[in-house]
Amino acid sequence: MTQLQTMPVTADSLFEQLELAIHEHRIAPGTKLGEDEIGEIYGVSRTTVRAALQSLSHERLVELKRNKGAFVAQPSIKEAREVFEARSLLEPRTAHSAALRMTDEHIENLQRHIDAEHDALHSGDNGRALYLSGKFHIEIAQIADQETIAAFIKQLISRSSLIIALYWQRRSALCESNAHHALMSAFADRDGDRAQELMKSHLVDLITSLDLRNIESSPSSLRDALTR
Amino acid sequence: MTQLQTMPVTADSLFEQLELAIHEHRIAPGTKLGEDEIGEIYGVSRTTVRAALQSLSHERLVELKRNKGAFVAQPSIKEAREVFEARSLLEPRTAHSAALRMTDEHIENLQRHIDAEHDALHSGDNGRALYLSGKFHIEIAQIADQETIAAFIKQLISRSSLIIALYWQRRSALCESNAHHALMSAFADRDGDRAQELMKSHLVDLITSLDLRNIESSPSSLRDALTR
DNA sequence: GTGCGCAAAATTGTATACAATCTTGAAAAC
DNA sequence: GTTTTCAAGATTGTATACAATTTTGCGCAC
Repeated sequence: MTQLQTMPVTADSLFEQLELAIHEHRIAPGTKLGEDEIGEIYGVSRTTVRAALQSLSHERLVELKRNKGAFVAQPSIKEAREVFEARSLLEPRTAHSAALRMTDEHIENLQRHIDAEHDALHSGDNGRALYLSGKFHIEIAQIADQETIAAFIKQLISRSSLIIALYWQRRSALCESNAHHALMSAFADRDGDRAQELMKSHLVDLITSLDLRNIESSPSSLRDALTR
Repeated sequence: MTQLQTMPVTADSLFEQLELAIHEHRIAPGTKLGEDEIGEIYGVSRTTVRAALQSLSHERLVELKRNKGAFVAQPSIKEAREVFEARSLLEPRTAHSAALRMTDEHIENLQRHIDAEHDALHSGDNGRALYLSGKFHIEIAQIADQETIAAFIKQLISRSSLIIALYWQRRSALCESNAHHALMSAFADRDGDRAQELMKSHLVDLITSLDLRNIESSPSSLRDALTR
């Protein structure tokens, strides 16, 4: 099994492919990412793989253990709380700014994203739907024209994807995009205050849909605690 | 000129050395960081240097231009505003949390930092004083026990150091640590609300001490615009 | 059969070698 | 004298080779 594509695979493109695979839950938290293994799959040398893995570790999607290798990150419960705490500091205020700067074109783009998310969900591609759902938040930050904050939010959403993979409790409705629709309404009205409040509620709903009790739950982390 | 130390220089330690040098203004924004040049100075191969430079670029302290090399970042005026916008979203609330969790030991540590900052300032080592001043903010975030937010603040403060190097107007008093002393008072009282307000004011003062008018100022960026 | 020890295999960390791209500067054309 | 061309030098991007560390598993003692 070698060489999956004809275009030359650069360190950056490899980073993006791995990032997307993790974000779409095609690779599970805790999975070891061996340098030789990935190098053979994509037909590149370990040098290139290492650069990509290092980038992923900076985004906190991968944990590098010295002389041990790279593993898809497994955020702890404390880290999960911290990620949503950070999001609740950044995203509501950013939604406010975005609402005030929103153009008709922005709204159309966001609406298309919601539609695509809806399609993915109904075609059973939950990973894809989750990815698109996250991208919705990132685009809001970009509309707010705050690239610095947008970069933070982008990282936090990627990490949220790992958190959802680990702690999401099935009983809660899967990412019903009601919240996103409501946000769209506030954006259409250019109502900054309402957008801010809706985003705040949305994040509370999200964290509520997780099981963050310290019950030594998550099967993989227990197994991991014994072998590391 | 080779080999400055006897301990083996690892990619991580090289990252820290370069980060500190940039933070203390020993390397100016815009400086080219050639891989061979750094490698010879520290007695390591380009492989190690590249890993360190990549880490620095993730922290936004260095800009990597493909096939051109690594340069100490030169934040634009827009980016400078964004950095302080992000700080004003994160730091006041974090100071609030920190005040409520503050132990006597924490307060003693912070006080020692302020003293060291004071000493550095009076011994004329402005770069060192600036570094310690930034570290004060980082430690507050760590006391708040929010590692995720602390990591963001750490990056924002490093970038603030570059911003200060580019846009600080000499006429404003140099980082008078009055604001830090006032914060210490609020911390000593465990007064979260006051700490939050003081931090907010402190950040406003900081940005006010900068010259962020779009006058095509900063000599180096003009020269750079023509040569890139 | 169980547990320990140690050597071989495997994996990562770093250095070196080669390829691709960019920069420089001098010669030639005008 | 100025501009253009293009080749040589310099620098980065990637691959390969070697060193250091960790993991594995077989053999041996008990």
